[in-house]
Formats: sequence, C-alpha cells, structure tokens
Amino acid sequence: MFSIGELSKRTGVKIPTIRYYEQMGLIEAPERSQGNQRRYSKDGMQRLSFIRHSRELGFSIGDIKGLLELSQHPEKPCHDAHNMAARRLEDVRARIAKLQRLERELKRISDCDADTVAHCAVIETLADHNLCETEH
Amino acid sequence: MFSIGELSKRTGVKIPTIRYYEQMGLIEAPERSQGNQRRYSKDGMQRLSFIRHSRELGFSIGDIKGLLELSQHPEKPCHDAHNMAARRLEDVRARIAKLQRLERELKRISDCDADTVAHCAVIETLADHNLCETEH
DNA sequence: TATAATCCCTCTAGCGACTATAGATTCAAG
DNA sequence: CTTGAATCTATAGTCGCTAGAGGGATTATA
Ligand SMILES: [Zn+2]
Ligand SMILES: [Zn+2]
Ligand SMILES: [Zn+2]
Ligand SMILES: [Zn+2]
Repeated sequence: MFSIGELSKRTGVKIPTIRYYEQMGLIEAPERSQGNQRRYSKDGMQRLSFIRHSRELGFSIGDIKGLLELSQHPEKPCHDAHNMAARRLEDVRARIAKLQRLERELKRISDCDADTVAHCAVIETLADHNLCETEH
Repeated sequence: MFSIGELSKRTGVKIPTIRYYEQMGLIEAPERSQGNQRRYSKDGMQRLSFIRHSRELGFSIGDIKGLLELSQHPEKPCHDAHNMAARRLEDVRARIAKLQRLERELKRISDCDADTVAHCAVIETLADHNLCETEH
C-alpha cells in the first residue's frame, strides 16, 4: 500500500496527473486511508506504468482505455490492439514527413546573410509561400 | 474591401480563427460596415497570409507577433528573426528525433503475429518498457 | 504527547491554438 | 420586400495536463 506520492515517485507520473487519470476513468478509484487519502496496491502501480508507457508511445487517453480493457482479457483476440498500433505508426510517420519538410524550409531561411529586415530571407519567405521549396 | 468570408477563402484561414487572431492582437481590428461587419483591405489580407504561413512553419502566436512587428520595420536588423527561426529549427529536429524513436518501437510491436492478448507483443510491450529497444 | 514539517485533499482555473454552438442581426439576390 | 446566406457576440469545449488556494492528515522529532 503506497500513498500517491510514493506511487508518483515509483512510476514517474506526477501527482496531479494521477488524479487526472482517475477522473478520466483510466484507473479506478483506489482505497482510502482513514483520513481519506489514496492508498495504492502493486496492481494499481502496474496499471499506471502501463498508462505511462502508452502515453510515451503516443497513444491517446481514449486508446489507452481500450488497451487497458484488452489487457484484462488475455483470451480475447488482439487485432484491436494491432489496429491501434498501426494507426499510431501511420500518424507518427505522417508527422515525421511533415516535420522534415518544415526542417528543410527552416534550414533554408536560417541561411539568410542579410543584416536588415529589408532583405531578410526569413521575413520574405514568411510573406510569400512561393519562395518555399516544398508544400507543407 | 472583402468580408471575413471572402478573406477566409482567399487565405485558407477559417473564420473563427481570423476573429481569434484579432482578439490575440495579431491583426488589428478592421473597419466595419454600417451593420457592424468586418471589412478587410488587401493589406489585411497580406498580413493574414503572413500569419498563416508562419503558423504552417510552426511559429507560435507570440513569435509571430514579433515577426510581424519586425516586418513593418525594414531598416531594423534581422537577427531576432534569425534567432527565432534557428530555435524553431532546433525544436523541429528534436521532435523528428523523438518521433523516429517512436516509429521504431511502433514498427516492432506492430509485427506481433499472436492471435490473442495473452501473447500479444503490443500489450506486453506497453506493460513493460524493458522490452523496448530505445529510450523515448 | 505536543508540535512542526511534510504530505495529501477537493475544487477551480489556466495553458495554446483553436473549434463549436446559440441566438440575434445584416447583407445580397430575386 | 422577402428570403436565405452570411455575419455578429459571447460562451464553452477540445486535449492532456499543470498550478494554486485553502484546508485536513500523517509522520518525525523533541
Ligand atoms: Zn535575415
Ligand atoms: Zn511555404
Ligand atoms: Zn498481438
Ligand atoms: Zn518503452
């Protein structure tokens, strides 16, 4: 049985975030001490670690609810989990592609060697997308 | 002189977003028709295009305020603009790096060929970061 | 056992950059 | 002059937290 502070230290999830997850229905309300303070079990800690890791991998709160549900039912098929992971992967790849286009433009405009705004590549480019090399 | 709807079509910025930018002080309050509707000039349109392009390149509202200010003063030095662009570039690169680590993990777990949750690589990995190949 | 330091409680509001809705008014075309 | 589309303001919701106020609980030390 640990307090919310101990749980926080062990999982690396901040205290208000733990309470927020409880409110969002990701973790069930734990037992309370006589003085109404939360007391967590090892089970609760594992669940929170699962949530943290899922967040780090970019899953949304909604997805995590589904994944937690699944994880409680080992006999169920796992294609739902695969689909979520695949969608995440697609999304991550799209974001990488977009950021790489941005990187290219930002690198280009950062190369400005003018001194004043009048001939600055940064300002000129922001005013006119036609000066860009890619779509974005 | 165009209405907010026309301005929206020409710049690709949604109507509520234009009003939001006005509230945030990015664009000055335009003239009004007799019936209190906004009427924009070509100048207003260029300013909004500048804002849109800056947002597409990932600059924050705060940064854009500064960039707009600068763009009104061609005689000023442009190193502030360079600094902002450089910071953006760094940020974009860091985000790309992070997303690439995520991509790797997501690709790995998406390769699960189990049928049930009991042996699913997705669920197992989410429960235990030690199964990951990288930090993230 | 008293007291102080630390921890924890609930509730509310704020972040950034929008987006959505409701209910009222104005505009432009026929 | 009527109708339907566009616009107005004001307010609340989105996501995933984070911060603060004003209290109560727990724990360590004296
Ligand atoms: Zn320059
Ligand atoms: Zn561009
Ligand atoms: Zn699987
Ligand atoms: Zn991991």
